[in-house]
Amino acid sequence: MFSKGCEYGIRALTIIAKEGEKGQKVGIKDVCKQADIPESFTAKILQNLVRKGILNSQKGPSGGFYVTNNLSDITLYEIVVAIDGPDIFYRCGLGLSDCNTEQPCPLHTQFEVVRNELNAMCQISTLETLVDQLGLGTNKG
Amino acid sequence: MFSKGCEYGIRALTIIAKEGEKGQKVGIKDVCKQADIPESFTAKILQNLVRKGILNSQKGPSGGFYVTNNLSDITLYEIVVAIDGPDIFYRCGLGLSDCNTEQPCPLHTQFEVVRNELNAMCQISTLETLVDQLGLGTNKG
DNA sequence: TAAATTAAAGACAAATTTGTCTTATATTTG
DNA sequence: CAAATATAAGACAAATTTGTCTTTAATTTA
Repeated sequence: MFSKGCEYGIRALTIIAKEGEKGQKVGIKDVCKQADIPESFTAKILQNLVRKGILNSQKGPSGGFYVTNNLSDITLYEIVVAIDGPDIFYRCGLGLSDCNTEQPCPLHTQFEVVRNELNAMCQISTLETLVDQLGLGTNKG
Repeated sequence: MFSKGCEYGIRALTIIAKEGEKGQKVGIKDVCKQADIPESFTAKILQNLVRKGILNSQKGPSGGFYVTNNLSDITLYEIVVAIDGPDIFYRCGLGLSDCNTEQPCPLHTQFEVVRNELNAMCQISTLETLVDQLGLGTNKG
């Protein structure tokens, strides 16, 4: 569904946001250890998110990653788009480039339901809701 | 969502099923030309489906691919499982191997809705419904 | 200011997915 | 039976995704 990079990015962001609520910046090592995800690979993804303004970072001792935006303003939708691009929210289920209401593929109508549900999930989920749910289970996300 | 191979497989199967309703076997060339998909790659996918009993084939002149099973008995679910495996129907949205109700990831509940919708789509869609919908639009699927 | 720490950047590498090509095998038809 | 036709199988290759490693740059702290 999401790429590995996207999964890692979401999990890392959630942890950074959680630590941020305690007023702390988090180093890449700490993030990746908590999330049990690869360090170098995730670092590149986070750097990309910094460039896109979703995430902030500071170099040097006591530096790390942190979020300045309001957690409830950062939707899962924009995170996914930032990492994987928007295709997943628009793409035809059978991979046709010219699939639309006028020229629907054999799966068009049914797939639209799934895609809409995915879209809704990503629109209502924010870094805030993710952090909140992190508290419920024991899973590191 | 689905792999390329899975997309090709579904599109090829739909065309084979459609031609089958006219009582005709279809050669790999014909299938791939109609669907505008790569020939050699698709051939391997169809061979796999033949081995799994979803599809039938006959070598030699006037041979080709055809379906003997009842079209309404072949669900999209089993086609996807045959090609991509069952992971997509069970996998955690954030890629955690140990994500479940007791130990949910931060996206667990919301993602379950999406996955259930995907599951439903694949259970209610069959080769029959796909062929039917092929008639509606002009898109080759 | 020097040393330590941390992210940034980019080259490099492994793994997986996607795709091609060649040869073999089976079947039909004349 | 011979020739033509079509799938089967597997080696090979390209492209993409996933991941690592090294060097650089920035910042803090003592």
